[in-house]
Amino acid sequence: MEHAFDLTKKLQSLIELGSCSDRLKELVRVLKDDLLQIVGSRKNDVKPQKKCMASLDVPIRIDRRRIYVRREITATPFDHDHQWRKYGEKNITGCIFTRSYYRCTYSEDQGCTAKMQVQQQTPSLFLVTHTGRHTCKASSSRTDDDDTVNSSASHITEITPPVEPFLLRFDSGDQYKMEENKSYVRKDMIQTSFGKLESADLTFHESIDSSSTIGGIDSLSSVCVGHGFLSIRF
DNA sequence: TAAATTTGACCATT
DNA sequence: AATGGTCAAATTTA
Repeated sequence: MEHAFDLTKKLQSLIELGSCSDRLKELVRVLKDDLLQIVGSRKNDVKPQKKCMASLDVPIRIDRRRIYVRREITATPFDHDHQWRKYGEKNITGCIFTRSYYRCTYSEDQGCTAKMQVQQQTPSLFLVTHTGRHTCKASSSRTDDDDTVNSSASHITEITPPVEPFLLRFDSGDQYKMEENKSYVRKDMIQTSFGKLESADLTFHESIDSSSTIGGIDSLSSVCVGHGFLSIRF
């Protein structure tokens, strides 16, 4: 089971990060579907961590209609300052995981217009889009000693052991060097799965080497989990 | 049994 | 026609 999940993780990364041939993508897609079914059978036995991990905040911006929009990539999509009520779920083309739609629990009785979309990107990372601000009263906030986790996260397929919230790809070769179990990569060789990399200062502590030959095609890339600083533009 | 979630239908936009 | 956002009845959960 662990092995299956591991493979799924690698395959998902390959699909998301692209830049391989259509034939390989198709093969990966088929394998991914099979594996996700197996992995999905043990869903709902893991809760999101309460502790806040670092997250990638995209600067707040106001869209064309002057509506507050904020996006972030995080391993903990459900903040505990507000309560959310799920009102929809969709399969989005090109996405492996479903997208879930939430509105503030107090949208009806208090007219709070805050909404949230949660798009799972990898087994442990979520792209969260907030629109609108909470206008609901403080009655929705929680006490400090309340350690229960918001149950509205139950749709999440799986949250793997905590990793820093970014997943990167770089071409293997001489663009990086190894020093005492850490890899250093030139930032202009890095691609992210979420957007254009603006700047980076980081090291890697886990590498998923995917430089194998599948279907006669060499796949020369690695997917890494790292720590450090990243700036990403969407 | 009230509240939250699931899920296919419905609708707007492109 | 395809896609993504929302509705709401059915179902599940606490």
